[in-house]
Parts: sequence; structure tokens; C-alpha cells
Amino acid sequence: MSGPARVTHASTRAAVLDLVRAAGMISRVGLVNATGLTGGTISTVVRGLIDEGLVAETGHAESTGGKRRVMLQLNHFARYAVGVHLDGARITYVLTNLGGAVVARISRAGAGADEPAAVVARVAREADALIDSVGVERDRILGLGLVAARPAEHHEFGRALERATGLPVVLDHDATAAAIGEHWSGGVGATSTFAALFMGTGIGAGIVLGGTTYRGPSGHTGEIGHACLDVDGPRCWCGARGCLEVLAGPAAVVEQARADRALTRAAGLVGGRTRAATPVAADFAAISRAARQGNTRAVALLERSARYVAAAARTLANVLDLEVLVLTGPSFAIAGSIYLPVLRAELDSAFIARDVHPISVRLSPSAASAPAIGAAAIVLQSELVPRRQGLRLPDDLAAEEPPVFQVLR
Amino acid sequence: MSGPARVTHASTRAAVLDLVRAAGMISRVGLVNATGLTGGTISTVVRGLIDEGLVAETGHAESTGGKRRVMLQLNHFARYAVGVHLDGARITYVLTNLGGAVVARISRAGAGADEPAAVVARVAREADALIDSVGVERDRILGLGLVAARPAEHHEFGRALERATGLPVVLDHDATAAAIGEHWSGGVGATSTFAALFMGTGIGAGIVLGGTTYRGPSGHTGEIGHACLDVDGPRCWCGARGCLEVLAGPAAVVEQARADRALTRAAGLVGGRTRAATPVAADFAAISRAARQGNTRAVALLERSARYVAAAARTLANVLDLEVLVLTGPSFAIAGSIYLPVLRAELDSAFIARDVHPISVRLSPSAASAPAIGAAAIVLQSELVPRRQGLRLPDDLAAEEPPVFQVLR
DNA sequence: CGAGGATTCTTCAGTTACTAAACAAAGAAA
DNA sequence: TTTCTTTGTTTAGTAACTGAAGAATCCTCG
Repeated sequence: MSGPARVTHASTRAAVLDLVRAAGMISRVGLVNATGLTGGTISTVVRGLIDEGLVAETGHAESTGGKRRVMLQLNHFARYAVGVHLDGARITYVLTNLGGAVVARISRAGAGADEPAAVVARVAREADALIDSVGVERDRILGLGLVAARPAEHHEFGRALERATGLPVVLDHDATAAAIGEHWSGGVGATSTFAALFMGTGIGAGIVLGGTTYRGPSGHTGEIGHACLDVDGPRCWCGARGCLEVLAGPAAVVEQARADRALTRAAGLVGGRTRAATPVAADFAAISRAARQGNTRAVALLERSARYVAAAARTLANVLDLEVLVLTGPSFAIAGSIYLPVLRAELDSAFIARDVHPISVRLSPSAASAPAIGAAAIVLQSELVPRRQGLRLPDDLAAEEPPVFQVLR
Repeated sequence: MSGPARVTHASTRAAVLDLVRAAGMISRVGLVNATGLTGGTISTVVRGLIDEGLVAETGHAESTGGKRRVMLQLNHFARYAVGVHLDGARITYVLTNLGGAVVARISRAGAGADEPAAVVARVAREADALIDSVGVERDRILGLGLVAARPAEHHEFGRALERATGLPVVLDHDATAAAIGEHWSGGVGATSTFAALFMGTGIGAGIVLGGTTYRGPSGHTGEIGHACLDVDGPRCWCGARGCLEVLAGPAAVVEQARADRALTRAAGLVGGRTRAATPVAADFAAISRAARQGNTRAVALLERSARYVAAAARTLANVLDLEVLVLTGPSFAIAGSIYLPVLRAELDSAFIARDVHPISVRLSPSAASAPAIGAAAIVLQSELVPRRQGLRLPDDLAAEEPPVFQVLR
């Protein structure tokens, strides 16, 4: 009759490790305040983490009247993870360390119409090459994260890749991965509620609520590309009318640009003529370049798109009570500087909870490789932070006063 | 150095109690399967619940080849909770039992411009009268739930009410309360992801994700009334353009109706002339009545509104990957039958995850008093289900085969 | 009708992850 | 130097579980 063995209480070890990562540097007393656990517990948990080599004592804080705090930091190079982003056009690989920092990165041609078995073999080979290029021992690699726009279609691929590489493979949505990547690499607080607005060829959003990734019952969350912005708008492939993607997604922008002879010539759009592997991505990049070089018609086109994206972002923020919104993904990597001010203006003037708390809108520092970095971050998270629920986490991590740092002699 | 005392592991007792409530009737073995706990644990936890009078053994299931399962049920009349909904026009009181069933219900005039102290005294008196009307002992009442459109403004009021009634008071958003009420009274599954679309004078949404209420960092969640449905639409008080509320909320519908002479006369709208306490609510009701009686202009007006609400509902469903959408609140209580088919059609044809899982759209069976019922449910939840996180709950409660019930001799 | 199996539920010893509290160590202030 | 403050460690005790054995109940079949 006995049920399966389980850890009922959230793994304290994992929660402490996550706090150390999120804080960058923190003392044992800081962990006591942050977790609500007692000093004794923190003491033993930290000892275990130090023994495993995951955490190290890196110096002392200034005294506040008594013994100085010993500061703890994540040992960034104790473990690694591989992240792979399958896009239509390209496959991006990153190797990150425990802190989510990119140690190595390569980008290769997409799978195209190649045979799945051949693609598996190639991806495994290229991932191996990435690992070898920095000479990391195999047993320090926690696993491989694989992300794509429609992860459900890559189940079989993931399993084959697991066999080919010998690494555990986790599969996820690219937008969700991008959000986790932002979260892990520390741009946003440990318990913050935020969304990563992801623009590739389509538009999606990765959602993190109170520090926990939200995946929904079927994994189809954050489909902000199919937010309605015009009840009488043009029809979308999803069956509805006036979806953001149809009105203002990269494909829509490119289509509008192609209808403009002057702009087509000025920006050197390829799509209509040569049909490259991903004409939309290439043409969208061309339009963005033209806009940055001052082409007013390109600017107008992108700003029009930005107004729609901003309206959808506001809807998202109002529904979820967001604290942070990060723009990421290949398309924002190119055109983010044009979209950012429009979104900022919209949310500053119309976010409904703006009087209670601000909403910070920012551009990801690594928008182009965000999905791949996020893929690696998911591995780090799945291996080291099994489940964070059920533990009191600090309302504000910044409450821990940043101590003056001194190198250990 | 020792931190504050805390319950780290989710209270098993509370989780088991919640499962009994959600399942209606379940055996110990059922609980073992549902929780993942061992038989021994369930045995002792259940004994405790029976000793407290919260749960009772109510019969036997048919044998499946061995000893028959003893079925457990919530002892619905072991505890009670009071729910109070402060609306502009009216104050609604309900007394519910543990199962969330309404035992008594009264409705009185709203606070209007009365002095706060007088309102506190009146509410306390009316709540007492409600309790006395069914003759429930005071110590069986867990507390009083107070909900309003803007709970933040009623903090002081709540504290005063706590002193006046001697009952613990919890405060929450009306839309969130409505969602919890739907969840508690069992219309939706224990771990389901759903939203309660709430229409009073404004439009909001209460959100429950995987069985857990989502309140966001500042409690301003589900503001679907300020979803953008037209980037060039009319300006809203929130600062934005084209908000759902401005385009299609009850106030907008009433305004449009008043501009229509024939409809104003046919429906007998009062707003323009006499300025009642809440002209919008009264006039919206009048328009709905006219529509139900076949007035084509009223029908057209409401169906236009429904199209906008449906588009916003689709956006919400696509972002959160919803499984269930419940229409509730005073305005849906009156006009729900007109909105329901429009929303169903929209989500059946355009919900993005519809091929993976269906989304069920339904009208709350008690839309008018849903906020008050929800307020009481919040008390039940806060007292009996302190924190449900960190425990594996069943994917599908229906998996427990419904046993043939027999009354215990 | 009674043995034997199946299933449900209980009991109890053992494990784990914590807390509480005493203690030790390190620096500041006097 | 002495005394105080703060940080971190050790130890004993406890709550909430698991695992495994056993008791209770019911069905089936000779």
C-alpha cells in the first residue's frame, strides 16, 4: 500500500544554492534572513555545498560591530551545461557555467530538410566540439537543454540526442527558455514576476511568476502573438482575427515593406525574389538596418509594429501584474532599440499598477542567443533546483546590505 | 541567531482536507494515490480530522475483491464562514458551511456617503443578524471574508470590522474571490488552471493556476478590463487607449444605449434623468431585460460588447493556457446567456491550444452572489489550507473511480 | 462452511530535516 | 585587558514522514 518515496519539503540545499546564485555574494547570516531557516541548518547545508565544490568562501564583509561575515559565492566553474536552440535558419549552441555565463558559443546552419538521424548525429558532433573547445571534463557537464518554437514536435529528436551524446536532455519552449535564461543570469530578482517578450519570426512570451516558471497545463503559455488587438482585423492562421502576430509580427512588417517599392530597393530585401531559407528573418534584419541608418519609411513601419507590441505588452502586464519586462530573441536583438522606447512609454503611462510599483522594461543584453542560454539555464535549474516551492523567500533580496568586499588573504 | 519558527513542509493535514473537499467523497486509499503519501500517514492524518469533526466516514464502496473501502466525506456543518461583498450599490452577506454551500444570504443597501464608523457598526450588526438567523454557535465561525473592487482602500475598514465582530477578517479583490468561490464550491477540478471573468460595473478576472490562486506581487492581477483591443481606440481613465472596459464594459454599453432614443424608451433607462446610486448597474440590467425580451437593438448592443469580451477572453486563455473559463459577477448574472455563446464560439474556433486540450466556458450557477461566496471561501481556505504548495496533487481527481455508495447502517 | 487470497487499514520502529539553545570564535569598544 | 556584539558551529530533541509487518474485512472456491 505504501506510496512512492518523495521529498515533501522543498529541497533546502537547492533553495540555498539558488539564493547564493541570485545574490551573487551572500553570507550565512544573509541566508538565514533570506530563507527563514535557522543558523544551524544553514551551517550544515553550506558545508555540504562547499564540500561538493559548488560554493566557495571568497572573503569577508566589514564588521558591523562583531565578527565579520564570511562571504559565499557560487563556484561558477564547478559545473557546466549545454544549450541548443533549434531555429528554422540556424542552430545555436552555447556552453555555460553554473552562473549562466557563456563559456563558448557556436552557430551552425539549420536542419532544413535533412534526415532527422543525420541532424541528430550532426548536433551531437557539434555539441561535442563545443565542449572539447574549452576542454571541460565530461562529468562536469550536467546535461543538454534543447529548445525550439514547438517543443512537442521534437520529443523523438531529444531522445535520440540523449543517446547520441550520453547527456541528459531537457526540452522546452524557446520563449520560456529565454525567460529562464534572464532569470538565471541574474538580471531580474530571485522572486520577481516578469515576462520575457520573445520575438523571432513569431511573438511569444516566457512567464516567470514569483521566481517560478509558469508552463501551464499543456505548456502552451505566453502566446501573446495571438493576443487580439483588433476584433475586426485580418484573419490569422490560428483561426482568430486581429492577432498581434498578423498585425505587427516580423512577417507582417516584412510583407508591408515588400509592398513599398522604394523601401524594398533601399533596404535590399531578398524575400520576394530569391526565397532564402528564412526570408522573413533576413528581410526583417534588413529593414531594421535601414531604420537604424535613418530610412524614415523603415522607421515608420517598425514604430507602427512597436505600437501594437506595446499594446499587447500592456495587456500582459495588466493581467499578470508584472514587475519586469525583458525584450529578447533574434528580432529584438536587431530592432530592440526601436521597440524599447515605445514599450517604455506605453507602460509608464498606462500600466494599471504603476502607482503601486514600477514596471521595468529592458532589452536583454544577449537577445540573440537568449534561447540557447536559457536552454542551458533550464538544465542548471532542473539539476540543481528541483523544486523551489514551499519555502519562504525574501521579499526583497536587495535588503541584504551589500557588504564591502575584501579579498581573503 | 535562530530564525522564526515556520512550517516548512506543506501542511499535510490541510492538503488532505482539501482533497476530501474537492473529491466530495474519497477513501483512504484514494488519498494515498492522490497525495503520494503512504497509507500510514494518511491513516493518522484522517484520524485527526475525524477527531476534530471535520471529516466523517459515511459509508462503504463496493469491494474490488478484498476489504471494502471506507468512504470519507467533509462534515459540511462542522465550520462556517461569513462572506461580505461591498459593492457601490449593495452589500451582500452570505454564510457558508465548510463545503462552500450558502446557508443564509442577505443583501442590504450600499454604504453610499455614510460615515465609515457607522458603516462598520451596521455591517457588524447585519453580519451578526445573519449568523443568528440560522443559530450557529459563534465558535464554529472561522472568520469573515471582505471583498471589494479595490481592497487596498478598505484596510482600515477591515480592521475596524475585526474589532466590531470579534471575527478574524480577510480582505481580497472581488474578482479573485469569485474565482476562489468557483474553485471551492467544486465546479472546477482541484488542480485546474482557470479564470473567473468577472463583470460588475468594470471587468476583471480572478486567476487560479494549477489550483493555486494567483495574486501577483501587488495584488493587481487579472485587469483584463484594461486589455487593449484597439490601439487607436478611445482613451480610458487608466491612461491607455482602446481598453476593453471603455469599448465594451457595462458603462460603455449603457452609454451607447442612452444615445439610442428608441432603446432608451423601450428599456426604460433611468440613468440620464434621475441619477440613481448606480445608474450604470440599473440601466445595464434594463438593457439585458430588453434584450431577453427580444428587443433587437438591445441584443445588437450586447452582442457587440460580447465580441470584445470574447476577444479579451481569448487573449487571456492564450496567455495562461486556461482549461476553464467561468463567467461570473452581477452583470453576467443578468446578461450571461447572451455573452456565453459568443465567448464559446470564439474560444472553440481560436483558442490556440484547442487541439491539445479543450477549454470549457461556462456560466457560474451563482453569478450574482459569487463575490460574497468567494469571500467566505477565502476564509475557509485561509483557515484550513494554509499553503498547498510542495505537495504532489492528482493530475485528474476523476481517476478515482466513483464507488457505489451505501449508507452506513 | 471454511481455507486462502485480496485488499484495506493500523501500528510501530526508524529516518530525515529541521529547531532551539548552548557554545565557540572573532572582532569592536572601553 | 575586559566586555560586548555579532557570526558561525555543535548538539540534543522533535515533527512528520517512510517502510514493513500485521490485523481486519471481504470475496472466491473447493
